[in-house]
Amino acid sequence: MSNKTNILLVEDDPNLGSLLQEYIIAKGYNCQLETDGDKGIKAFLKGSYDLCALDVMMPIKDGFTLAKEIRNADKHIPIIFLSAKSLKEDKIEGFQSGADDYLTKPFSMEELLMRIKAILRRTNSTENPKPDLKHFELGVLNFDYDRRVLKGGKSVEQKLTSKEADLLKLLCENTNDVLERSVALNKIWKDDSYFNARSMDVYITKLRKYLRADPKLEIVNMHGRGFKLLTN
Amino acid sequence: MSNKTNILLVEDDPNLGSLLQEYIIAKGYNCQLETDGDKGIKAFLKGSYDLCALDVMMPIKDGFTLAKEIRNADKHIPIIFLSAKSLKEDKIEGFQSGADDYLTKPFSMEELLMRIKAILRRTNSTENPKPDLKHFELGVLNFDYDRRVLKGGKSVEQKLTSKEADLLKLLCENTNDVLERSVALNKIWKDDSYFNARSMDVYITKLRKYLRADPKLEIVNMHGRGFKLLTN
DNA sequence: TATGGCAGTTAAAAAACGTTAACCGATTTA
DNA sequence: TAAATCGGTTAACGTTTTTTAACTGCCATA
Repeated sequence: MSNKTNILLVEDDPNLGSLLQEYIIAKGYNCQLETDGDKGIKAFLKGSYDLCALDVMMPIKDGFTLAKEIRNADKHIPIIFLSAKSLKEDKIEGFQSGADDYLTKPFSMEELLMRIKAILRRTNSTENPKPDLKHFELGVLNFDYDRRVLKGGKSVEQKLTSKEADLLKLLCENTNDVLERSVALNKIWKDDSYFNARSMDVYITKLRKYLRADPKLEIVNMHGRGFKLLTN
Repeated sequence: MSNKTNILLVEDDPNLGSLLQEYIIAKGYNCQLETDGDKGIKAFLKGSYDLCALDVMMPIKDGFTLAKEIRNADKHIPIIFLSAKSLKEDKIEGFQSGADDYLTKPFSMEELLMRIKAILRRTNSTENPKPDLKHFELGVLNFDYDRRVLKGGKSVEQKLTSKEADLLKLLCENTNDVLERSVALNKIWKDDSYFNARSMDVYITKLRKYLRADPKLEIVNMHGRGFKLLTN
């Protein structure tokens, strides 16, 4: 995958959708277009995005609901609503469901781009550098995702399998915060099912065993929700 | 000086200016109003602000110029333009001079407030870590929400389940004040229903048992309303 | 002071999780 | 090419957490 910024665009009007998508791509971003809320959340859970631009009025699932589901999976992802609804109440609902911006149609593509940039400026800025996505400090341990090793402390270097590494990476990215079960299952197993959930439990057990190298590290279960990796 | 968020408002129309100022103050912020660009930059340099809301068309010095001067003094301060100019070109110029948002007049004060909040949500979150909301002193007891343990007193460390911890946290956040039943149900159970209410009662019983470790602590029922955690 | 809804407690049922070990297919190795 | 290894899934069983049920008493108000 490239190192470009990834934008998820969910817009049910295919004309407007692909127009915007092309424009955004022309401006140097990656942009995936989905045409309804269900496809939108599925794409979000499987992919890895830096910003979401969501239409509000869509069949099946409206943009506000979609935004809540996205926020449930990722607390910090920037969200911009694109809406024909220009009523004060709608804007307020939009911001209350966690939006960073709310753009009323019709809008110019330049303005959308400016607003995207304004938000990314804050979230991707240099003073707020993204944590190294491949390398994590875990108490006395050091986790290298690409090499799939966990070393440090007194224990010998521990080699991880790819599933172990994937799961540990997700936990690390949500350190001290809940990693929802469904999010992990969708990202790693691509499918949220009973058996995969049991499989995930097996991996949690394995990770707990490795993390015993530092007694401060703990993976706690949030009943019915998921797991939280505590580091202090 | 208080610990409130400080907003600098520069608006040459005195009526609109003080209307906005009053509204912002009523919403719990500090808000200083300046009526032209020169006063604006002077105030900015003297004071310490968390966000600037600037009118664009002003005599003496326009908002874009003011914004550049402000940015010169502080690279990261959030800036919102308030402007009667709704042309695409003006908006673009606004964003290019480093704005975080551009609001065209007339706008509703609620919308301005929402947009201010959306920006502060991003800028205040990391550099301005909230006081420890995860750790509570309860008489002789000490409650660590993340680790879900209650320790202190003579009793051994008591491990809590996640529902127990969630409920105790809400009670702690409302110490000596009513925690409304419906509030707790909606926050923890996501749904205010008869059965969840009975479930909550069961948890209240469990928490009462734990809190017996300190006789000063008491969870009292407010008939028909909810519960109150008393600490003395 | 009766009555209906609200609350307190305990026990049992149901759902979710934890762990170990068996299993299975794909490589790798002897 | 048969055996060993590896990564991963499924099975089985025990435990923990949460919900539901049942029974009791309490409170506010008519």
